Formats: sequence, structure tokens, C-alpha cells
Amino acid sequence: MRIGELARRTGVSERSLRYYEQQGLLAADRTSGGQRDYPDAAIDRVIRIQELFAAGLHSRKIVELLPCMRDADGGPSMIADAKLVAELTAERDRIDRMIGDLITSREVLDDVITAASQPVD
Amino acid sequence: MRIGELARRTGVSERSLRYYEQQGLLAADRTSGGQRDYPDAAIDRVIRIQELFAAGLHSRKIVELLPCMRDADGGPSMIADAKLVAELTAERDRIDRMIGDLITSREVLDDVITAASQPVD
DNA sequence: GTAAGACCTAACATTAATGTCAAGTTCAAG
DNA sequence: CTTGAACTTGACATTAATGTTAGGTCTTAC
Repeated sequence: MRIGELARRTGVSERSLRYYEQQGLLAADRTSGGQRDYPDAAIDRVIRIQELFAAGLHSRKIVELLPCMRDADGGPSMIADAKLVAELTAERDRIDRMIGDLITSREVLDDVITAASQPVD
Repeated sequence: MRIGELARRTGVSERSLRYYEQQGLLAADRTSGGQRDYPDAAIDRVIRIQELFAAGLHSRKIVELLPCMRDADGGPSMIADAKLVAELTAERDRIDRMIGDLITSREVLDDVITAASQPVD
């Protein structure tokens, strides 16, 4: 599939998809004319990349991480070495704290929303 | 307390604390010499602000939100109007999705970490 | 073959919180 | 009073993903 369709189906801008390629996150074949041609598996991968970005990982880390993931189509393909495991563990713990903070913030918002919906004075 | 102590006790840089003041997020008294003097309650507030930043709210939204929160010391002090409630509800839903994505990412990392810890081939 | 739409590269802009540095002032203790 | 640490304002830099624009090329349907 070409870049426009992939963008549409993932909700990620074409600009970002090209950026992902530049960062080594997302490979694409090229047509004879030089246009990108993505496999169907690219959809899942792009969504995964977005999630990892949302989790605060930087592209460089994601580049190292991706080959160690078992994706829907292929196998695990690579095992993380000790250094990477240490980094990923740190990220994992950070994400853990982040989830806790987000839950707190969600509660705060719910409180404010609830208070506004209940004109009990 | 002065800015250095607040920074130390919250883990937030002095630079950021001044920025918060500039954004109207965090008020401070001033000594006769012009130095900032924070009440103890500032600690909780700074932590709250950090959490909301982590949740992806922008300072402008936080400015509107803060007076509607019931903080440890004072009362709720203000009720969100309909427009703010709508915005906060959108934020809440976004945070909800974010938590889901983070949980997914955490699982992905755990998978990779586990796979690396189990040299079962 | 041609026209319209999709795509290409490259460059520059943006955002928003935070880092950093400089030059000057205040505070607290001796 | 002096001295050093802590503070002040202001300006400029950074980061990293993404937006935007421009000028050119490819694809496909007619």
C-alpha cells in the first residue's frame, strides 16, 4: 500500500511516516518510480511505534527495541542484550510511574467534572 | 520556604518553578528584598502541576483547572463552567486512552525483557 | 498523451517545557 | 562590614516529533 493509505489507516500523518523511515523505524519497498510501498504489516507496526512514542520512548530506543519484539507476522527475530534490557527496564519503571500519575490526574479531572455536574450547594 | 528548598523538595527545577509562576500556575509571596517565599502547600501544588503536565495538559488548561480543584488545605473554591467541563472531559478521555496505550507498551517491554531473561532456545 | 491526484525531497517553522548563562541583588553568618 | 551562597531578571538555546510549503515527479484513468 502507498503512503497515503497507510496514513489514512493509522491516523498518522505522511510526514511522520517519512520521519519514521528516516529514523530507521519503518522500512518500505519502492516502486520503480521511487514511491514507497508498504506491506500490510506496516499498519500494526506504525500503531506500535505511536504507542511507544506516547510512552515517552525516543526513536533511538525504539529502533533498538523493535527487532526484539515479536510482531504479528514474524517471530521474535532478536534477543535484547544486557545493556538494552537494563534500559528497557528503566523505561518500564518510568512507564509504571507514569501510569500511576495518569490515574491520579484522571481522578483529579473526574473530581472537578463531578463537582460541576452536581450543583449541590 | 524559598525557591531552592521547594525545588529540592519537589524535584522540580528552579527554572520550572519560575516558569510556573509566569504562567499563573503557582503564586508566591515576596520578601522585602524581592525573593520568592512559598507556603508549605506549594509542595503539593507543584507535584499536582507536574502530574498534569505529564498527563499532557497544557499550562493554559491547568490554569483554568487549578481553582476548581479541592486542594489539601483549602476548599474547592470554584466550579467549572460548562465549557471547561467539556474540555476537561475530552482531556479525561484522552488520558484514558493514554493509560491503555501505556499498559500496552509496558506489556511489550515486559515481553522483550522476559524473552531476554529466559535463554530458553 | 494528458490531466489530476498522489507522491517525492528538502528546507524551514513550530511547540512548550526546560536548560543554561550572565550580570546584578539579597540573605545570613561570622 | 564582608563574604559566599542563594536569589533575581532576562535572554538565548534545546529537544523531538510534527506541520507546512515549494517545486518537481509518478501513477492511473480517460
